[in-house]
Amino acid sequence: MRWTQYYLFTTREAPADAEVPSHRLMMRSGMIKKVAAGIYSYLPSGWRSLSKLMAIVRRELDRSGCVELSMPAIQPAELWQESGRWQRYGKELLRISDRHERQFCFGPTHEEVITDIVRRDVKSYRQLPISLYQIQTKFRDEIRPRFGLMRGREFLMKDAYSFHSSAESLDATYEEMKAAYQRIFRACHLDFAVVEADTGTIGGSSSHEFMVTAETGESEIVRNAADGYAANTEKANAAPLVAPAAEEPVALAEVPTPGKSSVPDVAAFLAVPTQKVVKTLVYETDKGPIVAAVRGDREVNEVKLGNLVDAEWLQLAGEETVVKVTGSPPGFAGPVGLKGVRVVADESVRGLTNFVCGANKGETHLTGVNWGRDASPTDWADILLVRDGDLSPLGGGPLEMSRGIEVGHIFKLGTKYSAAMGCNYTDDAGNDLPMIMGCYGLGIGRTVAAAIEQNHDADGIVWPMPLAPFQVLLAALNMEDSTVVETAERLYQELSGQNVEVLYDDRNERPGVKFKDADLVGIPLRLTVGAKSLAEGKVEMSFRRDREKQLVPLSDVVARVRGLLG
RNA sequence: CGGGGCGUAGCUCAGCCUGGUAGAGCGCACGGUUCGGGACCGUGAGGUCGGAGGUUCAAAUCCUCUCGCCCCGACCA
Repeated sequence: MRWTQYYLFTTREAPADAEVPSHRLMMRSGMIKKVAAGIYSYLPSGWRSLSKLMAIVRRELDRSGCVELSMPAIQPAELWQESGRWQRYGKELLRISDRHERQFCFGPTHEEVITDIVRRDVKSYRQLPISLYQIQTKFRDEIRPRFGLMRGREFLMKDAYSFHSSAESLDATYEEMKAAYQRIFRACHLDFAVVEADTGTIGGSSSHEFMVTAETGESEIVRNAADGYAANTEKANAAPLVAPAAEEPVALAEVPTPGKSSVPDVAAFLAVPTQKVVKTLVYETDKGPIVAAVRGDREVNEVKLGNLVDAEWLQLAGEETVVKVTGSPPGFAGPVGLKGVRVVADESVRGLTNFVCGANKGETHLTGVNWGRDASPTDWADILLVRDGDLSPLGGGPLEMSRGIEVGHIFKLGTKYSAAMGCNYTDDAGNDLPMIMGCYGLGIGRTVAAAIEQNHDADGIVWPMPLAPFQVLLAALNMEDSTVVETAERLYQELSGQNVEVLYDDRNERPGVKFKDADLVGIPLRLTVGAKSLAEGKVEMSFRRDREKQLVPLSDVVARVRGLLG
């Protein structure tokens, strides 16, 4: 491709609202253009990168026995009403009406449509399992789109769905998909982690996320290199905390603690370690108020708590609710004497003796509190938020926290959608049963953005070869020097003729401009044709990543390039 | 949805407080010099200052409404 005939315009400055490197660089290098909040056009070079990823995704999914199809972006409300998600999905679902006032939505995901298709065609266990996928534009009306393609409202996603007659079959496909995803991200030369994840609103029994590691990632993950444990912090467990040494129970006592409503204040005031204070929080949920107790030096994992009580939403209660539940203003709550409310205590407080907690009475705490004698929670559970340095539950030592960009998420759905929508098959005994399902998502644009987050420097993008819009940038340094131009033209023709993806910078620009643009656009291999090296019959070859330059005799250039590209 | 901020040339922004001829840099066009890391000089084009209403002799500037966008939070495959 000749640059002068291509559509590639770079800018020196990025828009003020572009904050993260991938967003800034995609804008500056002319890959994308914003149309509205969270909605982008993919310009030619951006589309080339996305297309390369899509080709890799297709290749690996096809290898795994997945079959491609394409479903509509616009979906009728009826299907969503059948699954129950028309009511539940909330404002993220973009709802639209046609001229007859019939309701539709722009699909944020396709469980309903695929389930509708399969229930019509598949009737027997003999036809199962089936895995289908598509790559398609989705729309989710995110509250706050940001970071360019990392969190758009309209975005490209590969979504796959599998249907099974047994849990074992789902397990096998799930593992196959997990392997396919690993092949995909490896093929993109990305550094990534597979982590256990919360199943969130999609539901189901098991779930893994694929995280491209990057400081700018929106998700926090914990890992232990020694034992291989890896999980999203929303889901992560730690080995049980070491409890302070048990003591002989002493008498329960009320002590006034005026103005001491935070755990550190109370601990300091009473001269006890924060580990011996039980932090007691009141939450409001759709299932009513819930009280959660956790060790004073730790935080509650609200996702775990929400899952435990099967809540659709959960938030820290306001003062009014706290007073209603505990009889005191916030800051003086405790598990002693609470009635008519579910109290979930974390395992971290189970071994405590003679601990301190709020007295459910203004400006007062209790000391010498002991489980069993003074208070008993409704549930003992793990609702602890892990933190840096906690020990891995698999025994490999301390957990390390890092950040990642969630580029893929796979779920075992079970029969949630098939049961709701009557997607049944007949088994070998003649029974009608709902199919067991899995679903598997992979963000196309987000993965390309993540690749840039992980591969850039101060001057621009440093594409991994598999996702680069072109493999080779051929820069002719002076378009008025006929020898330079003739040489560059000939190299361009020869390389193109051998199916090398070459972008030929034939613009009438000064060398400095071409070098800056080359660095910004980030094509992995650069050939520089200039009068100096040409006088020796050589062309400069350099790699974007390490900028290592070497002079190559003109006659060897094409062979060398082909050798490097494999 | 709560809090904060911004809409002025293609892009990045100044001007607004204190009303009085609409600005800079980059980019673009033309001419000249230059040509291995975003060159220099000269000339030029380009904006009903997001929109509507109001105050005023006079509004980019003050007021009201409205639309769009962004940031923090909550939320979130």
